[in-house]
Amino acid sequence: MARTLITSALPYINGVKHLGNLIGSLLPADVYARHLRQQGEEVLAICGTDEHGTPAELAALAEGKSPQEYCDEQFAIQDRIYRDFELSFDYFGRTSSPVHHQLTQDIYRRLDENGYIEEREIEQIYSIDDARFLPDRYVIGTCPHCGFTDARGDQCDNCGSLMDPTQLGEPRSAVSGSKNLEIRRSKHLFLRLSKLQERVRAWVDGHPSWPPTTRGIAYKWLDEGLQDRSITRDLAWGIAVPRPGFEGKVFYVWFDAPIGYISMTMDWARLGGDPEAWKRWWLAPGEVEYAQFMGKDNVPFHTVMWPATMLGTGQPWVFASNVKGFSWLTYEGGKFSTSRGRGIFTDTALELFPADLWRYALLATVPEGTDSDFSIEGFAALVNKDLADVLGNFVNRVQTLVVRNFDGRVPEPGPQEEVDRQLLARCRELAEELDSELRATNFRKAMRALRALWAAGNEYVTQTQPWALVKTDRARGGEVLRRTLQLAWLYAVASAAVMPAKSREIFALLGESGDPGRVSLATALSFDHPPSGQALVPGPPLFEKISPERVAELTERFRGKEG
RNA sequence: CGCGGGGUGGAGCAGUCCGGUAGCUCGUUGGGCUCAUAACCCAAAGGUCGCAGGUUCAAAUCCUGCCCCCGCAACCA
Repeated sequence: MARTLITSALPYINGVKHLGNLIGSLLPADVYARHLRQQGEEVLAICGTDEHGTPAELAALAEGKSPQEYCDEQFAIQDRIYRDFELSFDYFGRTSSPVHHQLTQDIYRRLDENGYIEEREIEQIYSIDDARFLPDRYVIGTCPHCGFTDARGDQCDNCGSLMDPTQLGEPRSAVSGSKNLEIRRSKHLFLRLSKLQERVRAWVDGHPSWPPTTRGIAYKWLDEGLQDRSITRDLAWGIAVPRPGFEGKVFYVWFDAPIGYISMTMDWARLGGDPEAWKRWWLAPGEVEYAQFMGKDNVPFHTVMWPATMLGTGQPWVFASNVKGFSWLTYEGGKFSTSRGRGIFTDTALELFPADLWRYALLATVPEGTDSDFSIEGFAALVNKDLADVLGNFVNRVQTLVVRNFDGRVPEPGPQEEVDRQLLARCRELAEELDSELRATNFRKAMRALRALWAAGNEYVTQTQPWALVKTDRARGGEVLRRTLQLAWLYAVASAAVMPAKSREIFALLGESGDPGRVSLATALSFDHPPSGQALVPGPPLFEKISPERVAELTERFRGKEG
């Protein structure tokens, strides 16, 4: 059986991420990893923070800290949040790691040796007062098209026109507001993507099973023709360029960030006591299935630019077998916005509701194919209907029946009927659907199968009417209730990848001490757990409903400022 | 003509690649049940699939034009 490598796009170090970032790569990657591990497969899931670049450097400056200090703090915050969401990466690393710096420089050297690096001189805006070069978007001025006075150097936010920063009227630095700017020439390294594009195309051609969106984006870039791309920047915070004449320059974040997947695996291997273990994952083509998860903005880098980089090294790297790109999650019909306080961010989310509620609700509405909308009302509907009414209520009603009629112990087997066989067949069918949709990374469809599986239990209870049976035919009533407890057991196992904590609660309630996340679906489908005679540990309802008043309050609270 | 994505019953979405009686969840209405978190189960109503034209025996699905919405994706992560 092939082992599976899983990576999620690296969240940028700067700031707490919102729900869209969570569902746009981190959470699906986690659920995919959990599901495969649960079925007994060998999995390695890697993620971490992307820490270099201008935004991090400027944010540190604004807080009067060194970039390293700033990144350390931000990393601690993000790392903590993801742990609280129970994201199960085998390693959550950082691109500021020394290993990462070494590997990036090593890859650069190989590219240089193979003739894919070229020096070119380009013109850039330099801010004398800030003592730094300014990326286009950090130059602000008057738009030559519409007269908007706060237009960015790459594009006007008011009229949308694209431009060159030299076209701006009254240009000033977005960092300090200084108008003391000049154009300076600066030497940079370019990656010869034009020389690599046919090899990239051949690689893309070899993956017809990628999602249509992924392929579409890859071919768009290839069809337009890859242009050589600058991979260095005039910045202090980043990875030093090991080349004479490039002192004080660093590699562009997009050059180093994806390499982080590999360097983080190296860090994971070193910490695990087997420094060479990373090679089993990255230098073993043909032996590893590699699934990447990311937002659609990342797709060009993962299907074209990074593969080109890796092909250019000439080493036998493992390349992605599946590139899962997600669309955007909108918030109440618009954009999430930090500055306007619009939308729910991951730290706040955890203060409001348990992680599992977010995990399920987000997976059930994940933007696959097209953008999808998150609303508090929609969230509450999923929690109240699917979780509280269907799953929670099922567990609660069967628990009550067993406590009341069988002294809270799993009943002995009794006479079987056709309806039981139908139930088991239906459960097998839905569990297989859940498994195959998760393997295909179709999360919405997987959640639909999961919900149908939960609903099957209520249907069975309605059909068999155990509350009446226990009075007229105790043996048969016991058999029915035994089946319902097996269903609850199956639900804990089937839901474990999505709702690890709630699944453990179900297990605990059934008197099980183990972790449902360690039981495979195949085992649960054998329907021989929990054992007869085992005592239940009755608890409160699994899920509390969210009231209309709470929905209104939260909707108002996170609507954000107008404007 | 910047680029990409999208417009399907009240809401959110699937189906569009490989044309063949329009599906899912919620909501609504009616019925059943009363073990359970006013929960559960069953059934029904509700759409000329953005607009116009074309190809075809047949188009949500293919072609052409137009309108509207969202995003920004090679110096922003």
